[in-house]
Amino acid sequence: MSQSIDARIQRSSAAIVQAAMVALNNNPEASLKDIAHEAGVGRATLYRLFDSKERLVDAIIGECLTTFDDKTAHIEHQAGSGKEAIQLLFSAILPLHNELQFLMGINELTIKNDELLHRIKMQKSAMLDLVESAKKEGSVANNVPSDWVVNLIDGILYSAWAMRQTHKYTDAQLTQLCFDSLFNGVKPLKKTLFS
Amino acid sequence: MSQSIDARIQRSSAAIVQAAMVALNNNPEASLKDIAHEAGVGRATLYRLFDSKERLVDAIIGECLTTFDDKTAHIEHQAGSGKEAIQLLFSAILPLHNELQFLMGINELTIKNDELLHRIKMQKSAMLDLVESAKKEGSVANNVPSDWVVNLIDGILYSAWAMRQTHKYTDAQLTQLCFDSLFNGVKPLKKTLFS
DNA sequence: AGTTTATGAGACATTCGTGTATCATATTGT
DNA sequence: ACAATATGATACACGAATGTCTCATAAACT
Repeated sequence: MSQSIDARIQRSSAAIVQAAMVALNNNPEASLKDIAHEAGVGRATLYRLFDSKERLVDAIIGECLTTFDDKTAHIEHQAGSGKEAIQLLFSAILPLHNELQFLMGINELTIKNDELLHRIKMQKSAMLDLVESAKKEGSVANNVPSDWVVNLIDGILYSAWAMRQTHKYTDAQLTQLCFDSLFNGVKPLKKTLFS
Repeated sequence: MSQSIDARIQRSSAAIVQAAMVALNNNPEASLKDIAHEAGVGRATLYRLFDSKERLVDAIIGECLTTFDDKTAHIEHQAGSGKEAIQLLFSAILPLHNELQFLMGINELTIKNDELLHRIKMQKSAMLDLVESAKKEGSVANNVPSDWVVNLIDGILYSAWAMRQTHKYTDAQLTQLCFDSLFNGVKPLKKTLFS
């Protein structure tokens, strides 16, 4: 490889990012001392690997985006339609509750890092494409703005994340609720002559 | 009245709570110094009226809940059905973006104040009643869990709040999108013989 | 008008998070 | 096995936020 990185750095970095994600979810004002302790790492090590708290947060966001990409990469090859792709999206993202919660809690306006902003833009763009392909299939009404649908998917994921915490439903059940709610809403399905 | 409160205290308290709500929305780590300055009030005054930051946050939450109650009080008398009540709810709550954003950002598990917890519980209970009355009318499918619908309404409001920031849609348009999305989802409406 | 009381400004002590530097030790790469 | 380097513990400096107190001034109550 281009330049092998010391195994200790890899382990420490990963542990810190993961611990920070959880700790900041539980308490957005968690100190770097707490995070280092939670990661099982000395405070000095955290400062060596991440210049500042802001850089650490950037690293967490990057990790979340990467995880999202990894877990959704298979969808475009596997899905037979835009609608099915959205269902696969729900089921792929729902289990990533830590990443989901962290990204939900971020105010996009506070992000300074250009690379991250670009990656976020790309992901939104991919979502928009997905919605518009579903529109072309006739799965999504033409009079519903695509950007609304993209935001709505976020909102529904927010609902599912909130429901998760009650432990009343499995991820599979929540996926189904998300999917049905997005496409059909909550009203009873009317029987038609041909369906 | 039982005991008249000095007009200066009323003004200062209201200004502080309002300024704190906005300031903490913009930056959850805003200092009490910033908040006092933003409220046009001395730092000492803030400490006199609110024992600690936690008490101030409690006061903000209480103010949000009161505003919600005030702005939704007319609904039960005005709405002819549970479905219509939910539509009125969307249109009443959407303009309260500061209060909405603040309550969305609160982790309920961090609230210690029993009175607030009780009021929140009451509001959720009222929402649940609303959903179940909509179910009885046939506006909401019986196989959709009511607690999911309650959370879904929250999630849809979250979507609308996010869309607000782009200034692309009016509150009235967003209300319509929320309402349609909740009941019908985003798929095209199928024509039936009788509708 | 006179009394009461809230206010703003400032000083002060204290605590806490941040960031840097050092050094002996343990782990890794070769 | 050996050299390189990441690590943890510790100490230190610095700034910021918190919380308390005092006092002259201004506003509100009666």
